[in-house]
Amino acid sequence: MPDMPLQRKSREAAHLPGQTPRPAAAKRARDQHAPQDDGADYIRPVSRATLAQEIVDAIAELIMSGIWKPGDLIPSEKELAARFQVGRSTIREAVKSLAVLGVLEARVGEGSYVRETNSELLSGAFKWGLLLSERNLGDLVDVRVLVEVECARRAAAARTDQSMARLLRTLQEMRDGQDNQRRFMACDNAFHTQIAEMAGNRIFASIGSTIQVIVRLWYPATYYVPKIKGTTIAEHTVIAEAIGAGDAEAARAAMRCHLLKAADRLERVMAGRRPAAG
Amino acid sequence: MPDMPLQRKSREAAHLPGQTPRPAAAKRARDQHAPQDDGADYIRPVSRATLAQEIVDAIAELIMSGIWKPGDLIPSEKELAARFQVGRSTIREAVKSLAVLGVLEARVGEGSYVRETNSELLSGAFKWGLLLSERNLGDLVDVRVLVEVECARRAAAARTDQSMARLLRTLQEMRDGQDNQRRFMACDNAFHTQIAEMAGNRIFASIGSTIQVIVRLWYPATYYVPKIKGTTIAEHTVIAEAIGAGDAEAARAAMRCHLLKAADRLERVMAGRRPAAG
DNA sequence: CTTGGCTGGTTGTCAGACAACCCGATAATA
DNA sequence: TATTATCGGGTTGTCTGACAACCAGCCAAG
Repeated sequence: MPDMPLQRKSREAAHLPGQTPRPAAAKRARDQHAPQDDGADYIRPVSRATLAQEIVDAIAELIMSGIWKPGDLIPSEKELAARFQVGRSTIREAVKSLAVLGVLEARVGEGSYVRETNSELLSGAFKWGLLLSERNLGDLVDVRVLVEVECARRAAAARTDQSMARLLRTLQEMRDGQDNQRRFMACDNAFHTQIAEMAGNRIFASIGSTIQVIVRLWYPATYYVPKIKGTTIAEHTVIAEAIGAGDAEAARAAMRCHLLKAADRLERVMAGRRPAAG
Repeated sequence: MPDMPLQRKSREAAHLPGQTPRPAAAKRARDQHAPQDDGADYIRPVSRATLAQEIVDAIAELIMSGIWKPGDLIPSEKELAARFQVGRSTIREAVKSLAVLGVLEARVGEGSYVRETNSELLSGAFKWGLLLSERNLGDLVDVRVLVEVECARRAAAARTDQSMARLLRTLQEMRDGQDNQRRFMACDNAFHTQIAEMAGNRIFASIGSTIQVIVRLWYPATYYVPKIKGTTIAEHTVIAEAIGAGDAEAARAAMRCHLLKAADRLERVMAGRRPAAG
């Protein structure tokens, strides 16, 4: 059998939003008394949950109810299989799913652990959603501006000497490490993440850091040319000073300015390499 | 063997944030030249990706690059196994993981499809992250206020006759359906969701609707007593009028007021049933 | 005190089997 | 002709058994 293009068929592209259609076993439309497109309750296709899905839910329930706490070693797959009265494959599918989500972590020869939920989970899941959505840089930037500007404002209000020292240390490391591309990028990330953390709301921090990762992921890292590095450092300095002074309004303005300019720079860089769109 | 409490052991609770510790094979701390807690590059435990994980990434890549489009029927597990040169179990684990995330949908006897990404995916993944994070209602409300207030502002600026009519229809349905608890709740949700959609940024809409779901999920639905229903409708009306008038500032203020009051009400209801905490 | 090997247990991966199910086509029926 | 029953091939759901890779803990040798 020759090489097939790793794809079977492709159904028509236009569907109702959010609904992958069943393959239309009923040939005729049968559109007598079709339900309102927005009606609250109409007959929808029944769906029996699969076993693995139920196991996933059961495990999630165990974690949410606090019976399994972060860091715990959960029972072995064999025992879970015996306890849930299903085969090990089923357990494995469930555990594996949760591992991909970042809820569990399986270690060969050791066992599976409940992962710390320190917002890394949230950003992990968030990242998946964002990764597979449409690539709309504009939307992403909007969200980033909204969230990070608010973070800056709060950080200025809630700053402590300790967190401030940490932020300045990161800024200094950024100045020192301009020759190492990766290190510079990491520092840039860290700067924003630390501000989000100073704001004291983990969800903000998750969203902010995730968006940062996504942007860098969609648009590869030829972004930092030397001149941009200098500008970035300068803008960061202004933000840090405003936060250090406890001036919420200034911090807000500085962050807003920085993010908008950064988005503009990114767009310009991307436009410059437009021909190689892929 | 008698009934064991479905739990093996429980390691110490306090860890470094975000790091599930390896089981400390090295007994002594070995803290000579311990790396800076923030040093950019120190030796970190290597981790070989597992096969299923690689398949997951490969499939995600196929979708992101547009080779598999939403609605497509992907090759059967058997063929994927042959093509990736791995066993069917491995493929199944990968597909199952993506199904839990909401990226794929497997249908018995039919095949597996790439699901429509209409932001439902984002909120699906986002929901998982939020569900398993700590239950911090305050953080959640903060995010909700930030996002939805901005949505209201944008909605007022970008409203159309069509979207406005739809919003008013939802509001009216809310007034009519006060005796049906579920229906009222659905309308409340729809009202906020529609405003988020009017703002024209799908990420906003996802975050907003997800947070709404989570709040309702954490704190079950004894929330709407008749009086609260009236208040809710009144506040919604104010918001809708501001948006209808295209007054961004008023819409913003009205939404902010509504959300804060709603959070307050929710907290009060929860406090009233404090004794039954669990 | 370190090193090395052994052992029991755990996850990773595979292959094969069968059940439940769907779809499309064909045959039987009214 | 139009409707219904039945069948066959293909697909996912689930189970079982097996083996490899790996790890923590223990114990003895150095």
